[in-house]
Amino acid sequence: MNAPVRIRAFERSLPMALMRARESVMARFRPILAEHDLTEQQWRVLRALDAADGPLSVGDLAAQTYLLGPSLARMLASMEQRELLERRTGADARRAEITISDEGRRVVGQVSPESEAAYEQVERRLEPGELDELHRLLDKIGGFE
Amino acid sequence: MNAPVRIRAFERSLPMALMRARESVMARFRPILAEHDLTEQQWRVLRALDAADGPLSVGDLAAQTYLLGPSLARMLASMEQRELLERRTGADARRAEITISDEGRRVVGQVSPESEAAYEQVERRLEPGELDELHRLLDKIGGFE
DNA sequence: TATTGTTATACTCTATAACTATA
DNA sequence: TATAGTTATAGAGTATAACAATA
Repeated sequence: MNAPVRIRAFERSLPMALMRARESVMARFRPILAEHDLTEQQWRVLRALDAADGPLSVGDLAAQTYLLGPSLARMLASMEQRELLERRTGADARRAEITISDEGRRVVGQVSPESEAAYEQVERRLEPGELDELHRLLDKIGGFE
Repeated sequence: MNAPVRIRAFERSLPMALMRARESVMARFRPILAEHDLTEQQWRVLRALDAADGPLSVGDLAAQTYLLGPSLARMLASMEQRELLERRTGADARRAEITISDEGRRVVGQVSPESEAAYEQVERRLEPGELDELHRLLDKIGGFE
């Protein structure tokens, strides 16, 4: 007789724990983004462009932001209309070269201090050193070891 | 002269790290759910019902699964049609009493072993004890200390 | 032929407000 | 009046396939 496969307790589910933690962070963060008419995903794109050294292709962006091509294509179109970013065609004409615009940088500059404050509130829940440890473990899970 | 507010590196963003980790877990998990025609959210509902001692109200479910009422109402209707769950009206006729059905339990029973295997692959990336530590830190962030 | 990106399409979830029924 | 839940509506992301342009 085998013991029945016992599903782990709901509370011990790693995806749920990750989601709860993320939800608790994002709950503080979303209102800030909403004030600037940005979705979470648009913010990811903006951050990635802002952090990049040079232009990124659509594919680069998709990989860095975990967005799918079609979603990204539409978002880029609307963000380009809002002049948050600029796109050029590179030497390889298939490849788009996307960079953040001055306006985009301005928005990042406005949102960043508010977002820092929100993050700090969350991080204050941890003892010194625990944040580093959390990042280390998350990176291990995420395959960035 | 103030130093400019320096946004933390993209890689050190806690929400991004949480998302990457979750994505890496879910990437293995979603195909399993897809085979059983379940969305991530429906699975959360099913898990919550399966783990519950008795019937849950729509509000209980919303809180446990981090879904909004309207999303949940529609999902419950379709899951009821698929006979994954049952609903009754309680003593307080405003309150629905939702329980998992035999069919729902059967689905949970099918998905669970596969999902356990997927989780274990992820958890193998961690040293012994690190998973507990990760859960502890995530709960602290999530406000479940 | 393979790669890069867009368009088409259908579905699902998010979010807010308005509404119904019950308490 | 307040609470529980549903319906309405608009918007946005997900996912797959088909397609165009370029290499």
